[in-house]
Amino acid sequence: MEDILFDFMSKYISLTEEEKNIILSLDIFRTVKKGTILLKEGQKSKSSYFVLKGCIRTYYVIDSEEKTTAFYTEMEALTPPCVITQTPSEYYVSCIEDTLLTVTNSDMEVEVNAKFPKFEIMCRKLSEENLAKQQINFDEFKTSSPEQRYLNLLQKRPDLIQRVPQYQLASYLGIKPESLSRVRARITEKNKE
Amino acid sequence: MEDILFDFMSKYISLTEEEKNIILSLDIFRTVKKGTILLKEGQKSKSSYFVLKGCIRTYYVIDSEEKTTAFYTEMEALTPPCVITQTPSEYYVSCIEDTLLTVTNSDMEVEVNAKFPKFEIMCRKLSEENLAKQQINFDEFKTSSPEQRYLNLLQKRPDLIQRVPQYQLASYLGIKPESLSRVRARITEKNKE
DNA sequence: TCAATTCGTTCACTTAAGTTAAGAAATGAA
DNA sequence: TTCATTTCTTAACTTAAGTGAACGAATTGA
Repeated sequence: MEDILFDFMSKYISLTEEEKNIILSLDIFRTVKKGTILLKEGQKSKSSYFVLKGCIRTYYVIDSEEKTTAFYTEMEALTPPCVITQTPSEYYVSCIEDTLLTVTNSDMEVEVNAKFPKFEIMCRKLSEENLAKQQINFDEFKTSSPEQRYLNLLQKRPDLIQRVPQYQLASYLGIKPESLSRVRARITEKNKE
Repeated sequence: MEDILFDFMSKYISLTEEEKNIILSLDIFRTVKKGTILLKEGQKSKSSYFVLKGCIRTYYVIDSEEKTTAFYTEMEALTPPCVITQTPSEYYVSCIEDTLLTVTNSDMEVEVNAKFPKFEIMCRKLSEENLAKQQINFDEFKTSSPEQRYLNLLQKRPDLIQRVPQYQLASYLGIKPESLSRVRARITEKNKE
């Protein structure tokens, strides 16, 4: 389990055994049951998450309706905006499967970053990389139709379509569940021809 | 002109005169004429931009149609994804006004970061902050209709609606120019009542 | 295990966006 | 200033998404 984390980190920096031990001593691994809410709307938080196994999602409640905007699965990291802006959270974070993740506190990060400049570098690289990915994703979203977005998802994250309820996928694609049903029907119809 | 940059940087780190001089010695300020293309599709690049005055936009050419996905104005920074991934650019970057900006090379950043850990910290904070903003933006986009997105833009970046051509705004809002015309007509119609 | 809830799909209808085309308005270059 | 080009708007028509409702399937939990 630690190995998953260290393998991931090794893409950005190299770590000595001593450094690994320091990380382990922070006690950051958590196993979380499906349905657990990690962060609620209105709540303040300093926690970032890194998913080792499982899946978490972020969602808003707007007019008492859930709007799912993102999923984080294996090897993906989430630092909610409220942690950066130090304001109450606008959204919820919950586990949609039994999930193994790390939970790190931003104070903790500040401390470790101060001790090991290497960590600062890793954090910078990670967030630069995530920003770049996020930009590409957003651009793809803007420039395509719901149907194209679904087909695109089918290509890039086919696992999500299996593991996530349709109504959550729908808002993730920016449409209503009924429309997603139609999109799917339309696509299988086309494939028959 | 340097002051604008240093004022901005002072939000993240404090700088000595000496450090400021090092930055100035890098010769990063550029004035660029309206219409200039800073980055082309297919091109490799290591340049990041920070807009001091003016406006730049990123756009894709899809089926020989321009799809504008972002605008960067005063005090906003852009590091194109291709700089991070070190692959050919998927999009164009061009100036839609005469623009004053800084152009920094990623090699340059690596060098300065190595010399001054402070810079590393600033870069990390900046990209964390931009990532958080980007996430919020994307979420708002996903959870609202074209009309709401336009009204939202009217609130948050009213300047854009003045300084940017409608057809560029349209794709920025994820719709066709004709639809944006209708959205605007609908809104002024509603306001009359 | 069974009842209750939640979820996914379908349908009919409404609303809004995409498409094609035409013309008006604005812009820019000679 | 004038002419050509680009941009914006309008209109008619098509296509797809939103809405409200119904119903069966799947899931859940008592």
